Amino acid sequence: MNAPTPPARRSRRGSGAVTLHDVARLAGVAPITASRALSTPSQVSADVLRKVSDAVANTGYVRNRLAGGLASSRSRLVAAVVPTISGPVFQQTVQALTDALAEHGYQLMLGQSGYVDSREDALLEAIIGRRPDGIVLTGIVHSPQGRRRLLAAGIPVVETWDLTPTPLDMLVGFSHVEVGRAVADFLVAKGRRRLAMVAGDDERSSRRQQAFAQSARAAGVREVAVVNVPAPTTLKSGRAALADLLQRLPDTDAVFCSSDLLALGVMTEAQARGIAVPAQLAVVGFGDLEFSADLHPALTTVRIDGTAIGRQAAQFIVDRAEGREIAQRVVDMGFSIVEREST
Amino acid sequence: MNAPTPPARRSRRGSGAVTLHDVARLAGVAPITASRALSTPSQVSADVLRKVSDAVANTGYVRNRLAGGLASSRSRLVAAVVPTISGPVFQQTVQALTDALAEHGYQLMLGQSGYVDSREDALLEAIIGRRPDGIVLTGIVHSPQGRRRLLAAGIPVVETWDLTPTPLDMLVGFSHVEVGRAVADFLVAKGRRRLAMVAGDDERSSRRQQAFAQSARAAGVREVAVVNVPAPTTLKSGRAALADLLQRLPDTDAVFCSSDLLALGVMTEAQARGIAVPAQLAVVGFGDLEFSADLHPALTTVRIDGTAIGRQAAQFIVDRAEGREIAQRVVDMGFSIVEREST
DNA sequence: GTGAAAGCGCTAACAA
DNA sequence: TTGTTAGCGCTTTCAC
Repeated sequence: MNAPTPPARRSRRGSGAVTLHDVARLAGVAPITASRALSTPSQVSADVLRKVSDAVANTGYVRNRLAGGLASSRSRLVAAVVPTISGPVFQQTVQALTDALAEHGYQLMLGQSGYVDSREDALLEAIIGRRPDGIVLTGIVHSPQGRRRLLAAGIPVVETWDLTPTPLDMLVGFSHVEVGRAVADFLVAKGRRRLAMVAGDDERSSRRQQAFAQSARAAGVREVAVVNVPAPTTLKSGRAALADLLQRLPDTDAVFCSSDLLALGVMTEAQARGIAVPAQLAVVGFGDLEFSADLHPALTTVRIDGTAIGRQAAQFIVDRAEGREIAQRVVDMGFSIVEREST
Repeated sequence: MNAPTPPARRSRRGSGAVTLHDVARLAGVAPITASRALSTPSQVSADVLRKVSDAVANTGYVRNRLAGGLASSRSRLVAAVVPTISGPVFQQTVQALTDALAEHGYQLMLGQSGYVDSREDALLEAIIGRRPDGIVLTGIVHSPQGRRRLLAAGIPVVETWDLTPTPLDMLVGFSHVEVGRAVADFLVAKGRRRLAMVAGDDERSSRRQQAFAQSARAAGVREVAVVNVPAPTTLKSGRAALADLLQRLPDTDAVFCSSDLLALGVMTEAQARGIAVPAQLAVVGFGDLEFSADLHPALTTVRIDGTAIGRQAAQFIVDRAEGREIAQRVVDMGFSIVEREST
């Protein structure tokens, strides 16, 4: 009755969860065969497929994609970086990205950079450490270290919501300069002459603002008044901005706002002061939020198709991950001015 | 000059990136020592620390956390599931979660469930496959399969934005029934007697609505009119709902909306029709969005501290991951009615 | 404080 | 179509 043999060495590691080996044993096949039954069912006989499926069902097995990612160098993880998620602007893009990626079996990791670049390096380190199959950035990368780091990591990168002649890798966006110009031309064509702009102090707004002012000046309009507000922009800062503006230039007859939220603030303040929109003051927003069409008066705004941007970005990443060649690495999604009641 | 030895066997696997072994070799220490220098610097001599740091800097090494997670059974990944990201309600929670987790070295994975449960199973599979150290859910899990699956996975779960006597694991939320009651009492105390509710058709809104109606009835108010709108709620559906309501019950003097966006819609429609808020119609929202305080009139609403919910959820997960015991697994964050001009 | 050995759970590469 | 072998890059365990 003695048990002279050494006890079974049960080194306590691992999670104790069902593994592919368990499934394979139950199905009576080799682990790699079970793996193939799950990844590429077409490469496996119907009989094996059934046995493996049964084993999976009976054990409640869920593939460990950490292990799979390590072995195959494909994590099926995609990182997205936005300035902030609690701002309506990038929501559609993030939603479309999540959905489109999920369809292809990829999962989205979210990172918030804030509107300042201070944590950028830490964020990049955290992201690269997960070895994502792609990184989707809001805006373009400016810091040389950031660019170097991203390039060195060899991970496909999609810059979005902007346009540049020197993209890091792939790009889906539109021209902020064109937006500024188009809105200035639009307002001038509407007969407005005393233009103003309320802009968030982030870099992209600034470029819209400069182009707006420049284009207006070129059209012979008087100097454009500018009110800067901190990003992220809010309804509140829109109200304050209009109050400020009217104090300095009471005869202002049109305001271009760098977000629909700002525009709603401007319209709210106008309403509170009994200023008629659009009769006395035309208001143009940016972003075409879901509610902008239903405001009273309905808001004229610059429409960006955030959903299309997100979908295209996902397509870029997935194509790259599957090894397909990308013919056209830069997509200008453009924009449109949606004319409604506020002008 | 012949090279009779077999060529170095360079089996092409792996990403070719710098590994911890490279760093260790450069620093002249064993890999495990380099690992300790990075994970637990206090367990290592100052000399080793310096040599490893130099090697990291020189090589641009970034730790592979897929490998680390596999070896240690700690992925430092946390999954969050929201109905949709493009809706303002859960933004604060997601933002707080992302930030709080990042501080502890965890990364957030985002999943969208939609307002229907159809894809729930696929989503859970995708999530569990990443072996996250925690899962944060919006709402409570109802489907028996979902509960079983989550339990079987052995991953810490935090249910949020709701309260239930039977939480799956941990919970941070508040009582929707209490909200409904409190708002009914509030409006009755304000002298309103002809109450109505505009509610999204998701399950949580319904519970608020029922409690609202019941509590109003108990207070002797006439039957509460209810307009249901599809989730996610929008400004547009708020406008339509008020139009509908006024047609049926023109004498309605107070509306409780299941979101601030709906409330804005109701106020917008009222304004368009020349109905004075609050004189003729009191409006109460839900959520206290960032802009609600600055509307004209400022919106009375139910304030939920989404940031606190996110932070507490993150704390729960991190505590569990670090092996700390959780004394109190259920936190009722409560709510408050913020009284402003619209009532 | 430092290191050697042995995996974590999976899949690429090669062979049959 | 299926299997064998050998890692992916890291950390646990145990020993010094």
